[in-house]
Formats: sequence, C-alpha cells, structure tokens
Amino acid sequence: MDQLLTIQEISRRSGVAASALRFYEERGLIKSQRSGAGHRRFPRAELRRIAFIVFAQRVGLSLEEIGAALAKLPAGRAPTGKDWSRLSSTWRSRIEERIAELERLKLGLTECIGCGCLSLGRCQFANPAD
Amino acid sequence: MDQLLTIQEISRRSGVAASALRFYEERGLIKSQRSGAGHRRFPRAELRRIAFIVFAQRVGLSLEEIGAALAKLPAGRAPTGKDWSRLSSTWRSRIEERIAELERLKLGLTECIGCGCLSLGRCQFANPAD
DNA sequence: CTATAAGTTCAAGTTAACTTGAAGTCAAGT
DNA sequence: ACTTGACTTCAAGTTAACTTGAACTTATAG
Repeated sequence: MDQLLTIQEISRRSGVAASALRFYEERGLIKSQRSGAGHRRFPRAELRRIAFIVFAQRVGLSLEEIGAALAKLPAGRAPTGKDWSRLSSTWRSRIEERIAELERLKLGLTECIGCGCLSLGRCQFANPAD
Repeated sequence: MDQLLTIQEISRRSGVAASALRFYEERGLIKSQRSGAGHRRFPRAELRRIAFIVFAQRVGLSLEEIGAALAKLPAGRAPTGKDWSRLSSTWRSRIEERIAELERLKLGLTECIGCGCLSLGRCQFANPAD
C-alpha cells in the first residue's frame, strides 16, 4: 500500500512544482527514496507532509518554521491525525492575531485614513497596541 | 506652517529607517526638496504619505501597488481626507478576502488536518474555491 | 581649526523561496 | 542504434524590499 510516486506525479497531485519539491527535500522538509537510477521515489505519505507545508505557508509561516514543526513529528511511525493537529494547534493564535490586525486595518480604512488622524506614532490603527 | 524636516526627523517620527526613506524616494513614493548642501528636506505633509505606505504594507500590498495608488492623488493641491480614503477604499474587499481565507484555514486546523482529509487537490480548506 | 555627527550617492550585499540553465544519466520506444 | 522524455546535480539567476559599505561633503560644537 506504500506506493512509490515519481516527482512528476507528486508535483501533479500536490500542485507544487518539481523544482520546489527538490528544494523542500534539500531543506529537509520532505524525504524520498531513490530508484536504481538515482531518481526520487516518494512514498504516498509524503503528500500529506506537502499538503501540510502548503497549508502552513498560506497561514503565513516561513519554510524554516514549517521545517521546525515537521521535525517534531514522531520518527519511526506514521503520524496520526492527532500528531498533525497537535503540530498545527499553536497556529491558531497566530491566525487569530493576524485576523485581528486585519480587522483593525479595515476599521482604520474608514475611521482613520478617512478622518485624517493617520499621523504615525499616535494612530491606534497604524500602530496596534503591543 | 509647512515646516521642513530632515531625514532623521522623518525617520524618527515615522518609525521608518532613513535608508528605507531614500529607497521610497528613489521609487517615487515620496518626494523631498533639497537644502543648499543637497540634503533632503521633507515637508511635514510627507509624513502622511509615509503613514499611508506603512498602513498599506500591513494590509499586504507591494510597494509597486502602493506607488500606483499614490500616483492617483490629485497633483497640485494637498490631498484631503476624502482623497486618502478614496485611495484605500478598494482594499476593503482585499482585506475581507484575506480574513476569509484565514478563517478557512483556522477551520481547517481542526476540521481538516485533525480528521486526516488533508489530501491536496480535494481538501476544501487547502484549496479554497476559486 | 578641528573633530564629530549627519548627510549624500552608488554599488553591492541580504533573505526567502524558488526557478532556470547547463551538462549529463538512464530507460523505453521505433 | 538512436531519439525522446524524464530524471539528476550544481551553480547561478530572480524578485521584493531593503540594508550595508565605501568614499566623500557639509554642518555644528568647542
């Protein structure tokens, strides 16, 4: 059941360019076995990791952060749904913060820019409380 | 009342590095007059433009887009609050889309990654409808 | 008069996340 | 035998948004 896929197949199924996949492997985010000819062969399960990477990028994480997160997956056994969700659970607050910032900016769009208070250093929208 | 400020003063008041201000000027986002010695002198009003740039960046716009927006400000007269708000009004939908995406991702955090459906190409969270 | 702080220009460096190109290998089809 | 297509590595290029450094000038304080 652990079918091996070529880089093209993985690329097609994940929507991630082959060059990007090589790049991810170089960075240690994903792994592949090699065929006799030295060609990459990806276990189907890598699609899951790749999906995770794409997902995390949309959330706004850097590859470095994503790599650090992936490194925490249990070695030796296939990660469970719980493993994956534990991995990404810390992002919730991050997403919420970013949403909050965008809401603030949206408000600033009318309240702040419109009224003319957009004087950096004092504007509550331009300078979110930290 | 149109007091002229040095680049350091502008930098301090805007929180934007002097090197970045020179860069913005080079890109045509802001303008300065020159002192006898060839030093930049910024009219106070430029702080407004800079605030706008910073604001727009947080929204997620590129300098190029910001430059294009700023270029639409009426030449000759000082921009009014209405000018500024008209300029940024198109961002509302952009912000809202990004918020919607983040909400989707947040949902995917539990629903999708947790349950194991995160199989790219089919997952509704990883691949928002377009 | 001189040291120092602030400014200038211009070229080159930086980081992220890839992409592109060159040069070569390998298996399959005709 | 030969061409094609998919693959490999490695180095270099790309874009955005700046920053840094070198070399130099000008302004200010003592």
